[in-house]
Amino acid sequence: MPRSPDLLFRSLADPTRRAIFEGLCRHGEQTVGALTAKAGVSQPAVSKHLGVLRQAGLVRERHEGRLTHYRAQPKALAPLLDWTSRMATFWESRFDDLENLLNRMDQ
Amino acid sequence: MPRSPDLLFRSLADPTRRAIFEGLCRHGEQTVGALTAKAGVSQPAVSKHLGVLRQAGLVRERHEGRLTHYRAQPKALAPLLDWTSRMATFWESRFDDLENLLNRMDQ
DNA sequence: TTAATTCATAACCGCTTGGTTATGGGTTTG
DNA sequence: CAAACCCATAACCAAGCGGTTATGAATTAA
Repeated sequence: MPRSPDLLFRSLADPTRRAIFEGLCRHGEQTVGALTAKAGVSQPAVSKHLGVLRQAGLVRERHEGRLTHYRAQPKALAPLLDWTSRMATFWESRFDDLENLLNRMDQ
Repeated sequence: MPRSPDLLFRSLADPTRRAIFEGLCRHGEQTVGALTAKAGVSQPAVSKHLGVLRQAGLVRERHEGRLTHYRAQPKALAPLLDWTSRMATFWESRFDDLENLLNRMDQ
């Protein structure tokens, strides 16, 4: 089920959390330990960030023994794209003239 | 000058602020008073939200006597679209096989 | 079994933040 | 000029949040 953009915006508003998600998108599945090594904050802080990202649907976990692997779920970004393009659409639809639109965009 | 997505995410993380911006995108230029009437919070609160949105480049103001009109600047959403699509790109580029990609997206 | 490792949770803390009321500058109206 | 109006800023406050250390459950290694 698609989630509203609220959780997504709130989750991605924090730089540390965004960096963790970005690392998972760039380099694929990683353990909490690996993520902690790059995060610059303590392991419990990373775990809490992962909890927030998981609640927003942005990451998924996979347990393997005492290791926990996390991977990005970039499909969860879809509502964000939807909302953003919808804002642009609302704005654009208020003009009939395309040139007028482009002129205003360069203002 | 393009801004980093950080200010954008932080600015749009608040529901009230996002509603104000959405109202400006939907219905065009509006005064602070008109925005306050729909916001459900006090006028100073709206002014502060507009200040945050302005600092993020998401809105612009136009003074006309004692009225202040605000309008959306949806072009400022571009870094947000860039970041989001970049995340998807990073993630996709880690697979050679397109079918494999699609399968994983449906997981 | 004992010790070490990995991670999540609990408890706590300081800062940020979103809200309020109070106030004042600038502008229009009477 | 005086009064009303529009908005921004200041000052303050409660709540949320991101960080920490401490601890424990679960798993692996010795």
